[in-house]
Amino acid sequence: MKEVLPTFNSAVSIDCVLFGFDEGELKILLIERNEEPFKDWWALPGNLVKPDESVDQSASRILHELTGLSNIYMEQYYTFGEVNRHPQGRVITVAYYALLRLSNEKSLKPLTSFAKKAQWINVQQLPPLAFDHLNIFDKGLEKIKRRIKYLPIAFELLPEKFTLTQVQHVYEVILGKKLDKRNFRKKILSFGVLKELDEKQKGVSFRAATLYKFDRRKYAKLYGKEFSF
Amino acid sequence: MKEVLPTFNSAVSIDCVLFGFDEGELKILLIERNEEPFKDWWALPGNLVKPDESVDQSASRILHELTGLSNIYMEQYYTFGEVNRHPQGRVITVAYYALLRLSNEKSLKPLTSFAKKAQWINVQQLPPLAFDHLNIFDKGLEKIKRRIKYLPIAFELLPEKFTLTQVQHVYEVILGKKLDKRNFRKKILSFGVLKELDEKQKGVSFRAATLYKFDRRKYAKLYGKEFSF
DNA sequence: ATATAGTGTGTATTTGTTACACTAAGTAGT
DNA sequence: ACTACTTAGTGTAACAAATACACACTATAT
Repeated sequence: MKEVLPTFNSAVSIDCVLFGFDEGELKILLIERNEEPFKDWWALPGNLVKPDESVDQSASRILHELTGLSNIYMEQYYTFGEVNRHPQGRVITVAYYALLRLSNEKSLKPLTSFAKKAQWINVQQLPPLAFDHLNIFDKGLEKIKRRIKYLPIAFELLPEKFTLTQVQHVYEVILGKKLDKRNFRKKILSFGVLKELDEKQKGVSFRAATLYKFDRRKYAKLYGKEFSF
Repeated sequence: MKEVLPTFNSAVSIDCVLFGFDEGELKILLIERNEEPFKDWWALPGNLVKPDESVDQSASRILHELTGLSNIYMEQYYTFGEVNRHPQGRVITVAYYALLRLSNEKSLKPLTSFAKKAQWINVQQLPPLAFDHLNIFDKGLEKIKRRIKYLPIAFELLPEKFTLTQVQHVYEVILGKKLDKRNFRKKILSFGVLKELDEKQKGVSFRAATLYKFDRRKYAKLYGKEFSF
């Protein structure tokens, strides 16, 4: 094993794939690294786990440092433990995906304490990534593809009030395929967890769509932990 | 943080939930611990990850030490990283489930290098477990419940040649519910990945059932990575 | 007034899911 | 040889869900 940085031995880190949905595109937040190794490369936001925090707490902290927000929806999905994944020593990393509503104001102002800058980048156009981060991202996308079929995670990416077309776009971009409008609406409404509001979309130059919101209460009552899209 | 065992700081371990299917029962292999903490308690087999092995390799090694076998089907499913899950220091553990064919000869002869003894125990009748191992087990069972619906893992628990009734029993015991015989057969055969053999069950005191085997080749060709039970 | 762009809706067809019960075949005992 | 026993093996009807598909409506901008 590498002796370069003995303090790295058996270190545990967290990496986060923070997804956002904006203008019909699925994006992730990447940072530009400030330090070797992979200085100036794009990377997933991440950090070492501190002795006094659980891995979940560590992920929360990293997301908080990045965005200034608490209570971001996140879930652990895989641990990457190849011996040589970090060039300076042994670092096992626990990966989380996280989902964020990108309202237009706050979308591009992450704090940048541990990187030169951070930027939302379309998942279709990712630059080369540091370490094994491309692999980590791929597996994360795979996970949300699966989980959007039984967990109501689409609504974590949307504003509180949304149109059915927006929901459909989230499903389409995550699943990577077009869906039929009528069938989609029938299905998503059939779950009985969307509440139609007495309110219409604003600021569009065409017929305004009805707004809905996700009813967590009904969801919990009807499905407990999961539905089946 | 605990200073009792400073070498424990940020250690990473592996724990394995090794499932076996025997006489219609789903069992896991537990060890009786030889050392403090939790001396004499039952626990999941596990060990620290060594500096020169990946987490996957570490899990393989542990399974090999336990059973003498290589190439056991296994998959990582979650990492448990609460600060106080280990009383003597910080140990983050990566959990794997593994699936084993229990043929009658080899079933109860695991090597016991890091435990007093090891024993197959019905998952319905688990004793109290050391650490947070009950939690780790629960989450593992949940995972295979989900994954048996889209991965051909049932066949990992069965001998190479098996009857359809045996397959059904595996599904029933993992999903925790009875299934209709005719509907089950229709469905499992409709996948087109079972090969009917010119051979019957032996040694039974009633009409012998036809034997089948799982055709990995066809499976890969038809489904690539997954089907949908 | 009209062009434009997205909203919102119904039905027929196909496919999959569920519920359900009897006969066939082999073994063991007499 | 017969009988009793135990599991294997099979079909269909009713219902539910998934799919494929097209047009009129409405708000806005010009």
